[in-house]
Amino acid sequence: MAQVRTRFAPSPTGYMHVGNLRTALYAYLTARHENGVFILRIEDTDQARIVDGAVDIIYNTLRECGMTWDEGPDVGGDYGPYVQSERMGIFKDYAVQLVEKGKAYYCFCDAERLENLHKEQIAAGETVGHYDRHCRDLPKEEVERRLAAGEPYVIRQKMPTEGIVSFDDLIYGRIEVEAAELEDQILIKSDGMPTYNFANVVDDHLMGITHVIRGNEYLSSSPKYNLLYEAFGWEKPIYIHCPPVMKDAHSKLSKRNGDASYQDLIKQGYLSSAILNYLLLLGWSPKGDQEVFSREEMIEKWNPAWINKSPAIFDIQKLRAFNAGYINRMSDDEFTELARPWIESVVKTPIDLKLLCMNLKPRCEILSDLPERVMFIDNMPEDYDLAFYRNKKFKTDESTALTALKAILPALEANEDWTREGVYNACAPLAQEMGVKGGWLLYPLGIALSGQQATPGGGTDVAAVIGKDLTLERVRKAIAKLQGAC
RNA sequence: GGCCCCAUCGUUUAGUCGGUUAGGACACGGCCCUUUCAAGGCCGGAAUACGGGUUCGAGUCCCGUUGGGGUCACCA
Repeated sequence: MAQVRTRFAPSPTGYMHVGNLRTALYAYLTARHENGVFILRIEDTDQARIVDGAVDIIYNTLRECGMTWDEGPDVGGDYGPYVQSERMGIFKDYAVQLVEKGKAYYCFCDAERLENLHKEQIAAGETVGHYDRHCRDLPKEEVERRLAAGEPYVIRQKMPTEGIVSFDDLIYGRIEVEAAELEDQILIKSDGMPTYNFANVVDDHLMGITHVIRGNEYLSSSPKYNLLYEAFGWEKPIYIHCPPVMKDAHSKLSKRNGDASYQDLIKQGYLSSAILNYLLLLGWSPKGDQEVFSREEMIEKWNPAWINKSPAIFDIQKLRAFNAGYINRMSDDEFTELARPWIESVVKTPIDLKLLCMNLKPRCEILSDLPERVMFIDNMPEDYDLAFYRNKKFKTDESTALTALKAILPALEANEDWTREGVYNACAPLAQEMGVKGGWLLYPLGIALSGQQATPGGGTDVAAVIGKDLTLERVRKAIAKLQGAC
């Protein structure tokens, strides 16, 4: 069997949204699973829509996600160029070939005629409005005369007038459509440039693409693609149309609505590995219950035939859960390095960063959660609600908290071992001596040190993180504050 | 509107030759653990869009209805 070759062919029109990224992933996996070739082709034929820097975003996104391409604009390859705008010369020759084979024809209808035609069709109550094939059977001499005279023209594909046109899709099976439904679509525009549909077929053939993986918005135009392959006598690729990724039940995920792009997610502190893993499962499922996949496992288990037929709604909650899982499975050191910039953006106080991160890891779903969780280290809220000290389970309130903190303070003052265990061992035994539950004694400590009810780790963990001086200072302040109230 | 496609818990999915207590994950609720909050462990509620067929038997096959998506450019 011939070597599998797949391509990802984005238009450089802005950010990469997750639906695009998923298509790229599926194309990448299809190639890698078969030890094939993954190709990146930039489709920039619509110069008006090109956005500066968009190509770099495509490069960076794919690289960050580890989807390396074997052939592409920057790495070259034997089938280049890989930027469509640099391939413009070749398309017209192919279109002319089709004209000679009687599968396409020159059309001289101008915009005005087309517009009038459209109006007439509407007046006649037609809702489809196809081109009326006015130039389809022009005498050869007339065509040559008008060409020689320099009349503007387009080249149109000659569709069959009757019968059924079909094509096979790996996901959807055989799809059939009445030939009469098909318009004689334009292949070469009056400016000599190819339309997307035409360029795509020619490029895919010339680049030896064996599996065309793309969004199913192309499902309807695939019969036309097939006809083109047949007209040229080229071998057809395997079509794999993916259903769209939805924002909700009614609308597709789109950049225009400001929906999450890959870049946005990264900015919010999602990991590319988690994003990829989530996207893998959004519209595809393997045999078995496995949900977490390393890149190698994805490649090994991948089978494009298991892609779903129906649209899938992008669920940020589930992505969040994946992200939390990826974070939780990291080593403490790995997480510390990842979290460091987020923490240091709000914490200048010297602290035990490693201990803090160890406590933060199971509490962090996305990296942007971090700053607000550790803000109290530099900026302890002075006016926190004393009601925080009330806890039903431990039967604490402002007055018991005062008693607890007064008991803890001397123990902390005397303690020299300011490690996590050292601080805990200095405080915890007091509970037994006093005949109270550990929580009764230590719950207030966390609040005294942070001014908040939820902290990364227990009270003694926070103490160990922020150091002895700050701990003593805050406990004393809390005692004063409580004394003022009780 | 024509044509094409799709339809299982709130979401994402399993279910591939018709026979399942319709399974997993996220989310949700409860319990356990516990120096807060998490994490972790255990348990629970939650779905075959509707209506007809075929069949001893339908989530699975057929038809219809409804709902949704896509597409109908000298855009990609």
